[in-house]
Amino acid sequence: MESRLSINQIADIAGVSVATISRVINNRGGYSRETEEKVNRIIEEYNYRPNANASGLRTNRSHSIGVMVPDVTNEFFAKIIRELDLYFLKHRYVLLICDSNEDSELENMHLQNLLTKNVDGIIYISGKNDVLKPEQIGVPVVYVDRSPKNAEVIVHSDNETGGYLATSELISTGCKRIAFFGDERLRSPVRRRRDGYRRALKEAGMKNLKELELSSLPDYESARQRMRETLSEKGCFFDGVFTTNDMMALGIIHALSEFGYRVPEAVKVVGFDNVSTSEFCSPGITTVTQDTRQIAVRAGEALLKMLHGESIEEKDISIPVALTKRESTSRMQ
Amino acid sequence: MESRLSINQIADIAGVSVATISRVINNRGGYSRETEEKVNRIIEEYNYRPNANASGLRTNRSHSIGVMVPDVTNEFFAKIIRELDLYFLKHRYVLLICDSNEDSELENMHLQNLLTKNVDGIIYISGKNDVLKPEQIGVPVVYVDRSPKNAEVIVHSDNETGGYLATSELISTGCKRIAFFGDERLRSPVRRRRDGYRRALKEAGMKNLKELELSSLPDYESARQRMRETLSEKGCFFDGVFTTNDMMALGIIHALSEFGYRVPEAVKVVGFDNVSTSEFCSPGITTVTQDTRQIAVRAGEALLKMLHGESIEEKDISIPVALTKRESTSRMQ
DNA sequence: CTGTTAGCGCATTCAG
DNA sequence: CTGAATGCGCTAACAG
Repeated sequence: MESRLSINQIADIAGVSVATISRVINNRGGYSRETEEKVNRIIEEYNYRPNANASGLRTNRSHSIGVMVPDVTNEFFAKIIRELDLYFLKHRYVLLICDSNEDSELENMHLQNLLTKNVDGIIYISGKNDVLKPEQIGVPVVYVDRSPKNAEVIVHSDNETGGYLATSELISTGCKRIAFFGDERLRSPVRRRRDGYRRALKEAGMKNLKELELSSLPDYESARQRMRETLSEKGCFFDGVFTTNDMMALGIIHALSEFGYRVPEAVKVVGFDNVSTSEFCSPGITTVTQDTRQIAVRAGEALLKMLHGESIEEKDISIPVALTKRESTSRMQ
Repeated sequence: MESRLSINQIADIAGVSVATISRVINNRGGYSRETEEKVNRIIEEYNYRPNANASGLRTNRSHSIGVMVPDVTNEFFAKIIRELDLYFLKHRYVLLICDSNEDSELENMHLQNLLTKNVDGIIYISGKNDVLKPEQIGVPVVYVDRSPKNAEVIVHSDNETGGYLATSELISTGCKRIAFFGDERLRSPVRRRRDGYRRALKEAGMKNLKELELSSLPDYESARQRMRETLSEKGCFFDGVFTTNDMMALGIIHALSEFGYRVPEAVKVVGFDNVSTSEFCSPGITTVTQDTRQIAVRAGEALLKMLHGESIEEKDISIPVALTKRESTSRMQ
């Protein structure tokens, strides 16, 4: 591998100074058309690529963005990553992706690692409820999905409306006793979804009952197990369930099925996220679809603005959601 | 945000020279126990983090690894990313993840971007069949899953055995005419799976027939559509199908179902990858499970060796696979 | 419009 | 065992 050429060598070859090369590279202006063309030709010909470490050292910017996610194998987060990747590629930024595994210690290690690498900014989906203060992090941060304390700028789905739509769907398909089954860690998105659930019940003249609000960890197995316990202790005292994610919804459906309650005949179920499994399982699960592209793009835009020192007018950005209907809430004829 | 301290300031505070600080940071040795402790205490106290750009400029290493994947939202690749992330975090490397979207042009842009950022090495799951030569890339590369021409070091599942196991399962559950339904782009893993399929048939004394080998793009919808066409043109001339991924398997099952052929009663189906949908759809899909952790760890180890200038003895690393049985190949009683 | 030059923070000789 | 000095490649004054 031939070692890379430096700006000095390119300057020599082109017969101009390094300053001129630098200007052309960075589109700073202040050179003739002629010079520009010559320089660009040489750059092309010798496949010159500026040394990012050197320019980073000089400018104190790395043109890289840290992205912290709780779980890359979760399709919802993966979709956000893909959109972020696309968005930032256009702007010639590179993404440092960190999977915190919902583990606070790993998350801290990753964060330190990112800061050491001089990322210019961070897109942060935190597993923690309280996160470092902005001045402790030292670079602009845009939070996504979950809003911890200390968060300055946050982009999230309109979770309240999501909960409302989901619950309304259950009401309009005839459910009379609707349970809420949420992630027991009660992060901000889940709390908002519950708010929407409560509002829908209230507006329909139905009571908000404590015993109708259940919870478990947010995975398939935990939800299934929790629902099994509930059913064997108290039986099926509800005819509709709004769950805060699709995999939990699936666990619940399977537990119901074990106990002989069919979905949607005996109980109707709505999930959240619209992961592909919810489309392909049986029955297909009615769910609230989050707009991952918008979430990513708005977060990217906000971060870029902050990097450029522009002020953010809208610090709490809410992205619309939509209900996706499937068999799990089909009306019976 | 307080601006970060430089090595100079730390040296002043500690009352030693920058050289000593540098030695301690990098565990170079050549200092007294006493000095070491003092320096480390100061570093801790002032939360000093060395500037990665500066040390990168000096050493020409960035302590970052590029990772190119065709699709982060594909659970198989996402799992590999998560394991890579965990592996490299331990070694204090940071991952630059790039999603090529199976798009050759995007892939090139990303690659250039990575090289500009001075990554020390690359883990490369390419969407292309022929990739740049090692000397054109200029940093060590470990290929994963797909082996393009020019690949030096490659880590992949034992796809041939995978195809063999899948086909043998179909044979042992009573199938007499077994179709192969593969990704039409025929990348190396798919070719090997087909080899395994052919070997299993041969060993069982069954004929390898051209008309039993079908193909489509490797997504749910394409496979479903292709299977619809096949069924309406020629009917169901097989009683078993080995497909090269789970989402295709699902598309095929749904197409069969549309035409009144039940799985597993009329036709048995085996997929590949063991994505979670294959577990939760109905019927559950028998599939070949790839060991994403081993794939990632072995790739990481190989890359680290190359970065340290050690030679790689094993340049073609094959990771064992396992058959995961589900309803789609249940025997009928 | 273009060139000269200082210095970003660090690792690494070379002296001692 | 420790320090002084050099230069990695680049950007941004500044000078012309």
